[in-house]
Amino acid sequence: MNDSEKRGRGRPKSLNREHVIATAMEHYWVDGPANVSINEISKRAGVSKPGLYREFGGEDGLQKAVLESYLDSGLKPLYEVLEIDRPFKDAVQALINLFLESRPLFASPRGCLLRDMRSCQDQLGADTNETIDRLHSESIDQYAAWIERAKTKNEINDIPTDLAAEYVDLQFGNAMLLLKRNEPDEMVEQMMRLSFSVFTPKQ
Amino acid sequence: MNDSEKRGRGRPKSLNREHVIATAMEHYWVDGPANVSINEISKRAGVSKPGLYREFGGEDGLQKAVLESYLDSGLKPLYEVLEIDRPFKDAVQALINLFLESRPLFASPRGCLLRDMRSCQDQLGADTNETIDRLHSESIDQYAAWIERAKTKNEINDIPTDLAAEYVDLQFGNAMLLLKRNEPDEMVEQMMRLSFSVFTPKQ
DNA sequence: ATTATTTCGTACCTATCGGTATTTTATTGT
DNA sequence: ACAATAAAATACCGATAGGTACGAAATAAT
Repeated sequence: MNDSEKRGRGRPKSLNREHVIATAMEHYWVDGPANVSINEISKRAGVSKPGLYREFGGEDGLQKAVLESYLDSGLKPLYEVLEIDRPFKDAVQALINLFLESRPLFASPRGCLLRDMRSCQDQLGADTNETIDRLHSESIDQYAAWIERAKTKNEINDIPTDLAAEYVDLQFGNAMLLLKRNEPDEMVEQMMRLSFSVFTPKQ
Repeated sequence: MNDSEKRGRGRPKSLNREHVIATAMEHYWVDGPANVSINEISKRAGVSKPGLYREFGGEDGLQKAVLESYLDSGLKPLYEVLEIDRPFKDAVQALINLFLESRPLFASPRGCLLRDMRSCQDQLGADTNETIDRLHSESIDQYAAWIERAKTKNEINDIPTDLAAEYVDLQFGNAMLLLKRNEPDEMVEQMMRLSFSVFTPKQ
């Protein structure tokens, strides 16, 4: 299976780290981080529990690893959409598209794993908490940069950037919630449009 | 203690139903419904576990009873604010006041119990789920009535009432989340103002 | 006084949680 | 061939979850 890396002396490792992370992410994402046990994950991933502990140190380490991986697979695509320099309303449409296009990729509805982890943060370990805070702060920065850029181009109303960034964070969270609740595409789209209409100058 | 009701034959009941509900609500509200065990509640309320089961039937019954009580103590005051007939912007200010004034009433920060229960709905029992759905649907109706009234008075933009009601629900949820996160009053107020600015016509 | 009735709470049940001690197994270095 | 090493998995740990069996205790009716 996993015959990568330099091989030392002992028994070759069969545990596939990425496979375990993917399995754990799937379950954390769909069922909520607090509702999935180590036992469940080790069973679903086809790995023994001591194997998990050897690889990740414990539940905290696994959840941190999952979150780091989610940064690449779930958050980076969003950041890329935000970083493209284009009219604000085009960006909003691109965001709506991104959200809606993510839907058919998964069999079971899911929201934002970072948001889900954040909302049960006090049940998670120290390392995971640190990672949550870092990723959240990074995403706030991304939103702030996007807002700031649109403001300097005079495309949106003059709302304090800090406030606007937090608002964007909340509205993204809402939209992801609607996705998880299986609300129809049209409803999600209309809700996002309504949310972001606070930025567009009154006609 | 509890010498109310008609007394029959057996040992008089000492368990105070309302006290147990209040204790359970406090803990569900502060720590999250899924993070509080029956053991914990029976300990904190000074009641034996079989006593709890005799009174409420089980965890599901207790959580349902707590939610019914929350309708009176937490939701009704909000509905009353919404039902008063006044200019939309005055209502928004009254809502902000209601939210902020609720803060110093509690030692530990808390959001909306209905929202918290709804966000972990799949971990709760059948009766509780039914109650959650009923209360949520009721609150949506309240928001819709408020929006509809403002629309007929030409105070707000022409946004589909269903969508607007869902939006209001989400924004209230956001505001409660900020309260729970201990964000400063000014931030909560600005966020609510920003959220509700989607309704106000061109400035 | 005795009996019927109701509530009381201790002590227990099974399942599952996160986590680990320990032995086996598979490989490399000598 | 054999020692050294590293990862494998079984089988366990104490704690806690939701839930209950059951006898003691307290009252009202007889």
